[in-house]
Amino acid sequence: MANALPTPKILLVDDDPDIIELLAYNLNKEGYEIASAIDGIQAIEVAKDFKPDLILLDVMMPRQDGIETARQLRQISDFKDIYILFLTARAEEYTEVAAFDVGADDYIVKPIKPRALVSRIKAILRRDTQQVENDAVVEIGQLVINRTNYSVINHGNPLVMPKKEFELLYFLAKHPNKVFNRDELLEKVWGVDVYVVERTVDVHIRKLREKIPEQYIKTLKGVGYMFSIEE
Amino acid sequence: MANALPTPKILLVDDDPDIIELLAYNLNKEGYEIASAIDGIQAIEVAKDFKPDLILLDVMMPRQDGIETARQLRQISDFKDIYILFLTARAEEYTEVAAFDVGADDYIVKPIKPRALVSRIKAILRRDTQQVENDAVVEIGQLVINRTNYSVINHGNPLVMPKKEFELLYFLAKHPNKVFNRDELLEKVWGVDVYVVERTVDVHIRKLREKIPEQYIKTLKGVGYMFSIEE
DNA sequence: CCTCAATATTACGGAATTGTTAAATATAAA
DNA sequence: TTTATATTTAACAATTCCGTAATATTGAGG
Repeated sequence: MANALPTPKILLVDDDPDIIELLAYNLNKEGYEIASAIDGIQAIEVAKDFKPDLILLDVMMPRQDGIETARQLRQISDFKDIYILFLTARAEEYTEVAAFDVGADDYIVKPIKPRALVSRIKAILRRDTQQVENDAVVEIGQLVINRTNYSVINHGNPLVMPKKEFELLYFLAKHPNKVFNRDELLEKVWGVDVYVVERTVDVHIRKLREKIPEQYIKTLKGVGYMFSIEE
Repeated sequence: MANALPTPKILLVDDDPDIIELLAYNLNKEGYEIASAIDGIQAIEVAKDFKPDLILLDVMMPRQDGIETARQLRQISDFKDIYILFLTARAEEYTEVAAFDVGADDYIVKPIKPRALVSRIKAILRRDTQQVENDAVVEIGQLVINRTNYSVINHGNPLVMPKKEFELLYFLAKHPNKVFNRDELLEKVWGVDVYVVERTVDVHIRKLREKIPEQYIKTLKGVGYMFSIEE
């Protein structure tokens, strides 16, 4: 691993200059040495030179996304064991699985709360890698939902569904017997910086219901939607 | 509104009445309780009284700017950890730096897009209330009342009940052997700003009694209703 | 065992929520 | 680009649920 003793060095990678500035200011104040890049390609160049101890990597970027960037970094011997934190707009980012595949140490969900972020980075630089559980495959009832290849199999026969639909189903199925209102679903599935009308959820629920057995998705009027299954 | 928890309170601070009105309208529509102030001095006075959960603070204001106001707020113990969002026309660096220095949680640039703003505020406030999910399940007598999926299980067999009914039962069962008069129930279950006739409670009690064993809900004539159980 | 105020019960109308469809945008593929 | 597909919005239909009021019943104090 890269040496982290004197002043730890952190590389920030995000295409939004406001985010960079926010993070740079707060981390710098904590005594870290900071460098930044606005996309994945640039990030790798800068990293070779700067040799950071930790990289904060936005998942969604132009030119080259965070996942691919991480993968490439991991192949460079200097960064084999570097700490990588992903920055994502939502907890259930579709890339989550891929992120852990390429060895993410943690992920930070937007909107960023500077104070929380700083304490998390401190914690990571202090302790050794921690484990985060994650299932790429959810088997529930007669459904097999596999996020590594975006497939859903119902009683043996495969279903095709578009991304949003899949992610909504995946999220619900991953938290069975728990109600979520539309706001929560929008935040968890769509992301915090996506601003769509609440009722959009209804339409996707409708489409799911066309494809999977009706018993699964329940409406709790005035409360929200739920993936329901008996134990 | 979506949730049944206490309505979050938001304090709007801006010297432009049009902005206040725009924000107040949109946030009020979401069910938030709103107060406003036209400058920093007034904001602090109002805040002490109103005790908001979140403050939207314009940076540029007469008399006292947003940064200074935030700094002062942070020194009052009640507002040590309050959410502060700054509102500004295009940010200049020193402003941003200063803002994060006093613990800004987010930064919103004018012109304001109401829907985006509302969505961001929701996300921030939800993070807060999500924690209090510990006692989501009440087991009492032969009933299991689960607020994560609005389910009630009586001696092994599940009951379905609409939202209001469920919430009334949940509240009563959470405070067993304690009498509540109709006013109290209306306030606790329906909410403070809801105006309905007292007898509405009777009807919901009736519906509950159709579904759960009669021993549980007792009427104390002239006093109120109670969820009764022997220790 | 009356009285009558408090509660129980019932049913209906309207308000609020969700379902459904189709047209308008946005995004991806060819 | 054009074409196809996915996503979002908007409008309207369907449904459920809630609140009210009208009537019946209960029970505590006399």
